[in-house]
Amino acid sequence: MTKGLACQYRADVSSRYMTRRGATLELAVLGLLMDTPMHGYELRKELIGVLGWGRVLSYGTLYPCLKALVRAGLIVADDDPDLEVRGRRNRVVYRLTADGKEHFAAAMADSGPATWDDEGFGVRFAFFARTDASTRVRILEGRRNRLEERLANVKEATRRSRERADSYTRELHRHGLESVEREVRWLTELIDRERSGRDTPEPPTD
Amino acid sequence: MTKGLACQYRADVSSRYMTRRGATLELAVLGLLMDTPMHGYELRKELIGVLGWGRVLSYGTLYPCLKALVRAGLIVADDDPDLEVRGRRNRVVYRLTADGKEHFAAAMADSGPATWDDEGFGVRFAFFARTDASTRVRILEGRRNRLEERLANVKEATRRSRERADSYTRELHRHGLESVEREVRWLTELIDRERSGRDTPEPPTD
DNA sequence: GTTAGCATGTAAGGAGTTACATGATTTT
DNA sequence: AAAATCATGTAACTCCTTACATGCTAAC
Repeated sequence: MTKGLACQYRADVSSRYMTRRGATLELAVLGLLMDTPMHGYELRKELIGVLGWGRVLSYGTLYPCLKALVRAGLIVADDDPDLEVRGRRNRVVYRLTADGKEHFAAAMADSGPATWDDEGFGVRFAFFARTDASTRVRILEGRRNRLEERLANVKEATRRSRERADSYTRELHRHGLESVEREVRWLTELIDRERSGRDTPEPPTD
Repeated sequence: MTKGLACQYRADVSSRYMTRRGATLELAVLGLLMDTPMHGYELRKELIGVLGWGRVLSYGTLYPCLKALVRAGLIVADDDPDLEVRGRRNRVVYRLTADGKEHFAAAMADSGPATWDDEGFGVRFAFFARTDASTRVRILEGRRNRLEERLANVKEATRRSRERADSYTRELHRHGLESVEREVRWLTELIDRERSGRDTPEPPTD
């Protein structure tokens, strides 16, 4: 009998929120190409900025991803159209297709689990200007729910291990808790701002 | 000629700080077993607490890791010694060997790149009570240097894309910057505390 | 006596890094 | 000329998740 199998993994593995990671990179590539066609080397530099600043992104990941997107018909690879202007050769410039634009819009609008983890949220936030307000609110709320769940877990873990924990462990928990609480407050503020129509404040440009 | 190859990857890939991730899990297992022998299922629950709270850790990772540690002679697998007390069966209880203890101490003391990334730092911090003050300071400083480097990169990225960036991108950068700055302050405080001897109280070691 | 939880594993496959391989262009 | 940078890829390997397979025990 393999009837009760699923329940172990639902209750136990807490893998409810797992998602295909590669989709995040693809989304980021598509998002960057929405603005302007680029070649791989250029894309990589921009992506490192978009995908979070600690992250490494190697060509061994990027070029296969580009190839997959071409195969899927979401982007096309042109031979460098910039040839006359500069002496450059050997560059392949990628450009979004109509399908690619559609896919990007759909992937941004779909607010499933992929939009809740650190990286998925970060990329979507970076491209917020290319979606509508209702999608933005949905993504922000999904992220906040996720963090609040995490908060509950940490509190539970802290409570359970109260007596066993030394002062360093407690300090780590305290700091982690504070960071997450801070992000929740940030999200709440952003959601309120979106809801009230008042757009993100232009900070007094220094 | 393959002479100038290496320099591209040093300057370009920024993979300087990459490290074997598996080593972090192994260290965490060893650290937990320093306190008390445990079986796999129990270890996993504790590890999720130690390794960061959002993280999933599946048996497909844990059991092979345990096996590798046994093969390396760092831990030994005993048949459940708890058999008479409870009716339990089928449990394998893992226990540190002398080699394992040595390896743990060495891995904690070695303050290479592995100690700077989020996970490596988190695990080491969680086991701070099992090291000496000078190692603690070294790890804290390594982490702070890493974050300050990241800070410089973000600032540079922000500066470069000032005109291109919309208000959401700017807000993301602002928030990221603030988070990292906050952690740097936290680390500085901890370093000062360690240096001034005025310590987080060491629980009387048995 | 069935459901939920405890417990240990293996196999397949995905995502991404490292290292390798190659060559053009720019700077020193 | 040499060195650094720009540029594009492939192959091998690692880590890890997902899904599967198996069976015991506690609670309802």
